[in-house]
Amino acid sequence: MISKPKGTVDFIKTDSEYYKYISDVFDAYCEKYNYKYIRTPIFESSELFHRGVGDSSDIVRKETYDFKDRGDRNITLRPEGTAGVVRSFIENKMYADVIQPVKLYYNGTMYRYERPQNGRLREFTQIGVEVFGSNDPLIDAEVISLPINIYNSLGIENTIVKINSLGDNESRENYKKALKEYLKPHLNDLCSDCKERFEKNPLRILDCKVDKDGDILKNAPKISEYLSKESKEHLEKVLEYLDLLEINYEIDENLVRGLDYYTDTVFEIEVNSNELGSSKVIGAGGRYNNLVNSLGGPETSAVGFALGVDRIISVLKLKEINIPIRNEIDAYIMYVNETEKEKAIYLNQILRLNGFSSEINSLNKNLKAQFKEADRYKAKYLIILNSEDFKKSLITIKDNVTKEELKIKELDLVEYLDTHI
RNA sequence: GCGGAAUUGGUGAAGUGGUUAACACGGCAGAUUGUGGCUCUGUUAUGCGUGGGUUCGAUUCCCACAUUUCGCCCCA
Repeated sequence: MISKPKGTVDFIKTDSEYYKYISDVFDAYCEKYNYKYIRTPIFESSELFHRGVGDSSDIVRKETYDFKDRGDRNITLRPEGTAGVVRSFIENKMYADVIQPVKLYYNGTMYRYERPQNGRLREFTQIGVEVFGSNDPLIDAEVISLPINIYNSLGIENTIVKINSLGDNESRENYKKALKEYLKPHLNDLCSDCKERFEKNPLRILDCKVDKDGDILKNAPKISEYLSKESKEHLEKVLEYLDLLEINYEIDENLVRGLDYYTDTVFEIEVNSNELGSSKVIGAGGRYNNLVNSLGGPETSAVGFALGVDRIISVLKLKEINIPIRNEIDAYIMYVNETEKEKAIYLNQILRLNGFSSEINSLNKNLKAQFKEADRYKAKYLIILNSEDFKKSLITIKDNVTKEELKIKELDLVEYLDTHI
C-alpha cells in the first residue's frame, strides 16, 4: 500500500468540511474588508525565498523543498505566502494601481521540510492578507482586527493579541548591539541554544524557553527604549486604534520574529488553551516596510498576517465547536427492476436540476437495502417507484420523518417537494 | 538534526514464545417484519507496520527502517 508522504494530511469527512467552512468564513470577511483575492504559484524561483530574509537564510534554506526542474531552474515550493504575493505585487506593478493601498488575500498550501509535530506539517494550509502602500497605523489595526473578528465568528473566543514593535532598521540595529553587549558577560549562564543564537539571531534569545524566567533576561534592555520617535508614535497609534476596535491585546516586549524584514508592528494571536501546547499561536503577522524594496520594488509600506488552517481546525475540534455540515439529502429514489431504474435515473436528474439534492442506488441493492441506504443518507423523502404505477403516471412518495406515504402524479413531483421542503 | 512513546481486521480494541488471535461496532446475505429502521442466524478470503536476526517455532524477544505522536531545535 502506498501511504501519504510524511507530514501530510488527508482532509476527509468532517475535516474537509471544517476546511471548507473556515475558508468560506475567511473569504467572506476579506470581501467585507474590501480585500481582493490573489492566487500565486505554489512554486517559485528559489531565490525569491532565499533573498531578503537576512542572516538566518542558511537555516531557512535547509527547511524548504528545493529542486531543479528539467530546464535546470532552481525551484522552491513556497514555505509561506508573503514572498509570492510581494513578488506578484512588484512584477505586476501594482504599486501603480489607481486604487491604493492594495489589499490582497490568499489561501493556499505551504511546504516546509520539517520534523512534523503538534500543529506542524510539511504541507499545511495558510490563509492570510497583505496590504501594500499605506503606513497608516489604522491599517496595522485593521490587519490585526480582521483575524480576531474571523475567530469570533468561527466561535473561537478568548483570543489575545500579543503585540510589539521592532522599530525601524536603525533602532533595531542599535537595540541588537545593546542586547549583545548586555548579554556578553552572561553568555556562560545561558542555555546552550542561546549561546548559538547569540551570534546568529540574538533577538530570539528573548524568546528562549529555558532562560525565560531568569534574571538575565528580565534585566535585559528593552526594545522600547531604543525605538525612534516615529516608531513609538506608530505603536501608540496602533494601540489606540485597537482600543477603539475593542481588541484585547497585550504588549510583549519579548515578541520577536524570526526574519529580518519586519519593521515596527509585529503580533501573534494566541488562543487561551492548555491542551494546545506550543500550537496555541493561531495567527501571526506584522509590518514589513523593507521587503518590497529588497525584492526589487519601490519603497513600499506593507503589513500582513497569516493563519494556519490546520491549527484552526484543531482548535474548533478541541473546543467542540460545531459547524454547519450538510448531512442530509432531499430525496432518495428507489427502484427494483430495469424499467423503474430508467425512470429513477431520469427523475434523479429532474430533481437535481430543480435544486434538490437526491440520490439513487448504484450498487444493485435490493429494496430493503435501499431503505437502509436512504436512512444513512438521511433522505427527507423517499420516492418509491413501482412499474404498475407508471401506467397511471403515478409515483409513490414517502415522508421519511412522518412515514406518511402517498401517490402523486409524476409531473407534480417537483412542485410537491417545493411546497414541502 | 536530537530525545521519549506508539504501530493488531473497515473501526474501537483484548491477548499470547507453540495447534482455530477474543469481544464489540460496522459491512454483506438470509429469516421475521404490509417496504427498511427491532430481533435472530450465518458470513466478513492466506490479518498482528516493513526488513533482518535469535529460536525447533515469533504477532509476542532483539536490531534496523518507516509512519504516527509528544517535546527540543527552528518557526517565514
